[in-house]
Amino acid sequence: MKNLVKVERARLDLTQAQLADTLGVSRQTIHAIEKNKFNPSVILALKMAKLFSLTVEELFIIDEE
Amino acid sequence: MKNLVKVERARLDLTQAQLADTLGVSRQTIHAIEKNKFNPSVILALKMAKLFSLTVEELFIIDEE
DNA sequence: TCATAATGTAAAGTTTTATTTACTATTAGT
DNA sequence: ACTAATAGTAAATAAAACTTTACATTATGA
Repeated sequence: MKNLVKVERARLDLTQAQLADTLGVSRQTIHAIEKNKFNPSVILALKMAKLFSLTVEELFIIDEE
Repeated sequence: MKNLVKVERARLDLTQAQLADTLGVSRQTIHAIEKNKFNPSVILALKMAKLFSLTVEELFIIDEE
């Protein structure tokens, strides 16, 4: 799975810390998601997608399987 | 948060066990999600939404905040 | 170049998702 | 009423998300 968090965050001109704050998670969580270290919860994914004005499907892309 | 898993599963006429199988998780996981015992991963949410021909946003609804 | 903000990384610890097993309750068919 | 399939529940465990702290690296700007 890949995601567009880093580019969307850049689009909004937010630092990892600012995004983390906005979403109520730690900066490390943002970093880990951007680096595909893990698979976030739906709630977090929904909040992120909403913030970026995208659907969850657009923001998080499952590659094959 | 609430979700439409139970009704969508009924629409496809699947048992919890069949759905679990299809998604590669345990029956208890399906049960827990239907009962809002927890907040699944995006990957699982994406797979479910795809199976039900819905978006993640349609299948999992965050109430308030 | 010096200072500072932002990002990368890593380890230890907590919390929550997910599995496994197992047993009970409910429903449907014969 | 009996049987079998399905669903509810619960507890113990494993695995993964997420937090906290801390420090190293890279970029930015005065």
